[in-house]
Amino acid sequence: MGETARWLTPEEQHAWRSFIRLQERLGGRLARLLQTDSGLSGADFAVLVHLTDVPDGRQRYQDLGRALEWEKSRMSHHIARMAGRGLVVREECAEDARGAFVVITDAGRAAIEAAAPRHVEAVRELFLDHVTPAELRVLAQLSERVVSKLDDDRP
Amino acid sequence: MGETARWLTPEEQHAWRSFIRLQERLGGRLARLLQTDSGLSGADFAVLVHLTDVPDGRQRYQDLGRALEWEKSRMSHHIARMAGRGLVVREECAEDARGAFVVITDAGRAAIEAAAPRHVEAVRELFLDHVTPAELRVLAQLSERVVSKLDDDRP
DNA sequence: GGGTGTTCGATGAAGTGTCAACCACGTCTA
DNA sequence: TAGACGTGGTTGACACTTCATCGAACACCC
Repeated sequence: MGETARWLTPEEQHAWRSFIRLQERLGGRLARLLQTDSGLSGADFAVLVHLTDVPDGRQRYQDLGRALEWEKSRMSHHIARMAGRGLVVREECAEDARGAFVVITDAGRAAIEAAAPRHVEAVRELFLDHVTPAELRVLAQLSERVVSKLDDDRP
Repeated sequence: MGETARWLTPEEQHAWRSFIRLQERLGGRLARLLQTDSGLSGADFAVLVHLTDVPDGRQRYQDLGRALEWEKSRMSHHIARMAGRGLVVREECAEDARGAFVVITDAGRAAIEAAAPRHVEAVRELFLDHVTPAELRVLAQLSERVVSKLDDDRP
């Protein structure tokens, strides 16, 4: 007996499903808002935010990839698309001829400056405004703990 | 003064980022596990689970789409791919000649029966085991509340 | 110096999701 | 009953992500 896996209790099942649902709905809604009223995807947004936080708006693919936790292939494809739209440019790297830099353009800065306030407002209206500070603390703690376990587990 | 949007407080910023990170990491990890050791995507899994919970493993596109909260286009594309792999079949509908049914096949049942225990175990090991029952309750409540606000807002 | 192995990034293919347009069938109404 | 409208599902184009593979450049070590 007992070779069957432990199934979820009703509470666990319910909590897990609610959580998944929250991710799908909230993520979808925020992505759609960002796209329709700023022309950026969540990924574009993340790249641009990061580049504005870095000296000269300029960083190696490698380092940007690490910061965003993106695979190098994803970096390459995505930056190529963003470069096609003029949000960033690719620059050769003198010190290491294999490498390259991603550099934010003026258009990229303009895009993120226009998008950020709206996005923050959306995060407030759709999420933060409906969560108490205590709940938010619980969420943050739990998130960090689970992520750090994931990191321990398999790098 | 004050035309600038309310920015996030450091606590809000931190909580929000941790939460996003959790979603990306946990979701990615679970998806990869499911894919590599059962050959199913999360979407495949959701479809098959739902079909096993329904009489004769058979449901209208429409109803399945509503249950999963998928757009009809997504249904059509995804079911076509799953049918190509033999997990489900499409069946014409006698009562309404426009409509169609999605029906799980034996291969589909076999796939989900093999995948489900592993997936549940993964959800436990990667998530539930690191969250207290109290935290889980908070998460569930908060998720439901936010989702219901999203529903109120714009259908 | 000349392997040997490693790192950086590019590339192509395949699966996924969204949007917009479309078609075929049903329903309602004048 | 004919025309208008609504509904169920399909299709094609495009954006995004992952995977596997590749070529070029670097680093180490004999």
